[in-house]
Amino acid sequence: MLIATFNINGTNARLPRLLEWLEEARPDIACLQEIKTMTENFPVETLREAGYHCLVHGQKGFNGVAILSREPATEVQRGLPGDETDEQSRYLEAEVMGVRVASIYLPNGNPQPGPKFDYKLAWMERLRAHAAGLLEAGLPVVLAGDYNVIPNDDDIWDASAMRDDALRQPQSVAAYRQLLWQGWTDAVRQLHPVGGIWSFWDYQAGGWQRDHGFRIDHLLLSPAAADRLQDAGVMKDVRGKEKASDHAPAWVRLR
DNA sequence: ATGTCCAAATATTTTGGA
Repeated sequence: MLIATFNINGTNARLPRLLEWLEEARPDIACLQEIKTMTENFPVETLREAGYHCLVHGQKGFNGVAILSREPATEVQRGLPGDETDEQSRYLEAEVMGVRVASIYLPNGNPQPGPKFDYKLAWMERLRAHAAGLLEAGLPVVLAGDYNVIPNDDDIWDASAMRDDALRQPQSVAAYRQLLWQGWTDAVRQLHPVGGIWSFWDYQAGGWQRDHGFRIDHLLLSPAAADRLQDAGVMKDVRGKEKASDHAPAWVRLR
């Protein structure tokens, strides 16, 4: 089964590209981020005609995540637990085809230092707490999304380029590693350990044209899911289309 | 050259976020 994660950067602006990608790639499960629309405005009917069920956790204007699936999905968790005051729509978890899947839009955290960076680190701590619980049952779990963390120096075109950015701060990287050390497998890294694979190219400064990208979209597999890992990668071509998102889909194939 | 794109309000331009 093919599971993908794709930060689409706006549903309204990206719908033709999204439909085209679903038709071409035919993922069994697609975790979307930055849908930037309210739940009730998400194009559920259009996607149903394209062959997908939708679970949606939207928000007006910003953020927002969704899980599309070819088979019906059962929602398990809406919003990341651990802070009742958190209004931002960044987490959705479901049971689909015998696999537990989460769509994650981790806070960007810029500018740093500052309250947005503090929110990012607190959110990562909450994710770590929730993820620990998910490992206990021993089920196949895939935590897929835009983590807004560049894990290694070879996950970016120039190791020094984002040195002062929240995506590359030691605290951000440490929090990501702490999550991995619970027992998660970074699927793309596992199959491409030498790096050099990007999932994001900035619209600015000719990022795509110069291949100035980095890897921030990750699929973390529980041991039961990692045992089934067949292949993983990034669909780079998607980034080169007209009216493309600034992210390309990352994916895993499980046996 | 702090360079582009998206969504919403301030609404045919500006703003906040990324």
